[in-house]
Amino acid sequence: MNKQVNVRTFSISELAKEFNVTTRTIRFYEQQGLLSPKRQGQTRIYNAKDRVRLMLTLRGKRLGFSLAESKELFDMYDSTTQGNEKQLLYMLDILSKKQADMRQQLKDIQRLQEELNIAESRCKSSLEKVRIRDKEKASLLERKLEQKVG
Amino acid sequence: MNKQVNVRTFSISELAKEFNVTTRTIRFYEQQGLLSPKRQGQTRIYNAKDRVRLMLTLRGKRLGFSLAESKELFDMYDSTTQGNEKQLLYMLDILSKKQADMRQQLKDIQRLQEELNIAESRCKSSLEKVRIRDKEKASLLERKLEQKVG
DNA sequence: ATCAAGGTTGACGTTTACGTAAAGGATAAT
DNA sequence: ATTATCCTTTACGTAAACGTCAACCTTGAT
Repeated sequence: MNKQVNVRTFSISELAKEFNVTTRTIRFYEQQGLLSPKRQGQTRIYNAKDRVRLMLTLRGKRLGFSLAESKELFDMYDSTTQGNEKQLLYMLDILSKKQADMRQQLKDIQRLQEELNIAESRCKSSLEKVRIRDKEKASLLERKLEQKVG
Repeated sequence: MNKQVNVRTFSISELAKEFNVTTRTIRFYEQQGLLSPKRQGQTRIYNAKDRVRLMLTLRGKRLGFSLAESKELFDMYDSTTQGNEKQLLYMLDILSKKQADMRQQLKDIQRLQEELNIAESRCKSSLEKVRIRDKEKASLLERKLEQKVG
């Protein structure tokens, strides 16, 4: 009953291409303890779990997490199955703080979205004015030209 | 009819305290062109508009904007009233890109929130198990003790 | 008068997150 | 056999965003 399912693996450049980062970045994340791919000789072999980690790391980055923070969360999550009470309470504390961060960020985003919309409207209306002005200028020139020719 | 309303001003340390940043940070933002407070002698005097700028800069930071990006947005927004067509179109382009960013970030946050909730549940259930185990251990010891004493 | 509290300008230091060679091993195609 | 394509490690470089002195005004309180 040797379970040999889900053994899809990835090379470093495959992952780099998929997530639009450089291989340097991926190696750097490993050096920082965020990834730990198997090796085949000395080449790195990434499995699905590694891939998810990379994905989460990158998403964390987009949300303003430092690599150290992401690592901490990963490590804690991994140890939740065997952690002691103190560890678990600490993790819960961290989690609630992160959730508060995310709520704040949600607000920030929503406000920014509104403001971007306002800026967009304002910008479009400015654009209209500019175009109307240019049109008028053009027709003025046209009339002048007609006068001279006619 | 000299309009002298809304002249509430702030010192650098007032703003620093309010937004929980250092004065160094605020001076740095000025150096980067994000703020331009008036001076009274050589001391900086910030008005409401300066304060809003600082607020926006910090919110931008929370959302992953670089200072340069924020500055660009500020500058463009200020120039929308007199900008030429090309400028305005460029601004609209930037704005739509930022909006796309924000939509992505909204997704990221929502997914992370779900995952944080899952992690929290898992963590709490682990905590329960630990506590139950400890309780059982304690009662076991108690029984042993009773045997010896009795 | 002096002293503490706040303000100023340099200017160098630090952390984070990679970029950018340099130098080389393994394999597959021509 | 050599060229091309990946992969590797080592190591120095860098941009952003401040931190951290140092050295110096200024001003109101004791």
